[in-house]
Amino acid sequence: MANRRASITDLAKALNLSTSTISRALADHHDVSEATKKRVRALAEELSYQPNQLAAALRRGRTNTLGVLVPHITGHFFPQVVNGIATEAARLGFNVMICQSNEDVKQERKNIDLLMNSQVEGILVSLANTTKDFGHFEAVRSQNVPLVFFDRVVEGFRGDNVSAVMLDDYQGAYQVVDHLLEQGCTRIAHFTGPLHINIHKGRHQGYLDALKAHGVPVDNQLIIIGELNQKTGAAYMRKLIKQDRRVDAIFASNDLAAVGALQEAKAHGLRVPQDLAIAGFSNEPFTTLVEPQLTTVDQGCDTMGISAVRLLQKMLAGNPDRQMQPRNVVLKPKLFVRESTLKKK
Amino acid sequence: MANRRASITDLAKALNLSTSTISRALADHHDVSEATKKRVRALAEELSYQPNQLAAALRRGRTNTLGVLVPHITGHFFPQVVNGIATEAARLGFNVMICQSNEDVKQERKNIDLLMNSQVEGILVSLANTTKDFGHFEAVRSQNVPLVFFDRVVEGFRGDNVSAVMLDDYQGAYQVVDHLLEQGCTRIAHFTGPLHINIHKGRHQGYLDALKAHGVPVDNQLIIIGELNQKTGAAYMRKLIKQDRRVDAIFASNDLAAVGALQEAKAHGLRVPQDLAIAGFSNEPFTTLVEPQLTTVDQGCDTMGISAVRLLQKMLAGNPDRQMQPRNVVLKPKLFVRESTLKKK
DNA sequence: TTGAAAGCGCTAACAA
DNA sequence: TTGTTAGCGCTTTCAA
Repeated sequence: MANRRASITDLAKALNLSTSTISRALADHHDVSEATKKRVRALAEELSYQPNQLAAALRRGRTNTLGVLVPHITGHFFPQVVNGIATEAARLGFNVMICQSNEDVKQERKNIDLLMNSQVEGILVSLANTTKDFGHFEAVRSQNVPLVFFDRVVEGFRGDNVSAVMLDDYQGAYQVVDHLLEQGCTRIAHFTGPLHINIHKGRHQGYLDALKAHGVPVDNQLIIIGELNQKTGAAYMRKLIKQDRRVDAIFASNDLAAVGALQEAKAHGLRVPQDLAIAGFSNEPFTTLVEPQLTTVDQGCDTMGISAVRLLQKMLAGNPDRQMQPRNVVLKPKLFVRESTLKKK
Repeated sequence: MANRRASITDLAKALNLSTSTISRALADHHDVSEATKKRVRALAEELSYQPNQLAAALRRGRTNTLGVLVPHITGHFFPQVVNGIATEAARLGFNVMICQSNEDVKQERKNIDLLMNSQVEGILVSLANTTKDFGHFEAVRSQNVPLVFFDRVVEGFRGDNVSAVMLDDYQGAYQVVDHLLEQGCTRIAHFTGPLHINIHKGRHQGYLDALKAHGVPVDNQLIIIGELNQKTGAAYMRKLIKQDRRVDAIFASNDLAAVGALQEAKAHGLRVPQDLAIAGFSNEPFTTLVEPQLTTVDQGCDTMGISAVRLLQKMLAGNPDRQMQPRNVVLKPKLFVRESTLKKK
């Protein structure tokens, strides 16, 4: 028997009270007698009454829900950020609706629509890497739903009620290279992704500036631009060895490429870090599982999620109707020095 | 200016039509004239009208939403399963609401309530490992909301509209050990988690039975029960070496412990796989990053998610009001043989 | 092909 | 302290 859920009306009838009294009793409103509250609560318990949030939200005009849109919910980075978001949102009493775009603009558009239709009170989004056009965010902006971009942010799209949280990639890369230089390295190669992507641009600039600051000349032969994964990391390493570039350190803009390079270097008989120091970026869990453990940069994923929610919260709170100035938060990354770059002890 | 969202009523007024016509036009109902539809759609576009799903769902009594509750949304396994769920759900036209219990029963209870209050049409859940009492699922069952447990399933809790998807851990472990025996190993140690947990029990039984099937005696000295992570894996390995147990293979019930053992073995000068074969369980991404690459068992996370949704879908579909027999799906794991156990070539 | 009207379950202003 | 009433935005019979 498909038990229909009990409604406030059911409770009201059963107790010979009005729906409003029931509603107030359940909300623990101060002007309902304790006796009544007790009766109501008892019956609610008995019928295992579940308030219908849909109806409540519709009536109140508030859903208490935030929307989250990420490129994917797998891997290391995004789940971690989403965790931060979910945790902080829960702390502030918000529910969270999570969607993934699968790096596809069309999905992204669809999901934004879905979130808007679901009447979320704010949206946190990290862009698909194919997103060039931002029309789908117009509706969000025009309806004044606060929007926070995180990690993958839009350059061109700003406005009231639009903010961004990102990592200081430049700073992170600078720290890495600075550290390598201090270890005595001078021929430092850089494996980087395409430079039109903001994270790669930032990291590369950090690399360049750190070298410059130490008076070490930039050698373009040591800069390799391309996809960054285990395979390509190994391939780039192989190339450097074959060309006999005499590098004494590798800074790869992600950890997977760093590990690829590490394995290839070892296969060629190079000792890490004695002959070659290697550093990555992101502090993926596996960086402590490889040998030697990999020096890398932690991105503080949780912090990013938390900051994003707080930013949203501020826009929501300070905003009974007026806009807030767009605000950007830039998070400081943290260098984790491990064996793979420790030449000096 | 906080642009209020356009509603059907707004469209109706502007076009001098009734709300019902607008509603039908937007739903592309067949008995609305093309001309009218066009006008409606044009205006909807212009005002960037967003249907209010809350209101629609309330009215229809259907939310088209599934609830998902996992212990955590970080790590490798759960995000992967959730991905499977989200993808399949989207294919079937469902939205998905994702919650995490953080391995805490109280959170779990709260989230189940939340999902029920949100009027989800079905719930997919993987239990927190502290969950012993299942009272919070009573409401789900009594209101006939289909429930699918996956991976971490309940033994004692069954009923109409309750199903489960799990992995055949026994089978997976059996395959691993069978493979090790075929490689000529006979002194195979097993690192296992607490045996009251179903996955560990299953894997351990697979280990025992495979040995038995090959007529290899079980040596209890080679069975180590405890937490399974990198550190403990290394510790267990150290112990075996110190005690001079002369093992020629390790089967660890998870990959992290296997890697710990691997590193420790190498540190002691053992060659893997020549002197010692090592296998793990779960096919975590890092298993291909360590050296040698680790033999392990893939759990088909996506498949699990997909199966779970399909099961739910069946309960939903076949169920205008009558119950469905509980149904359990047991997925076959897949052995991935890699270098760490390849003694013969 | 369109419209009128009712109501999903809840909340909140206003009355009593 | 409790009840009456209206209405959130939508869908859906029923009638025109």
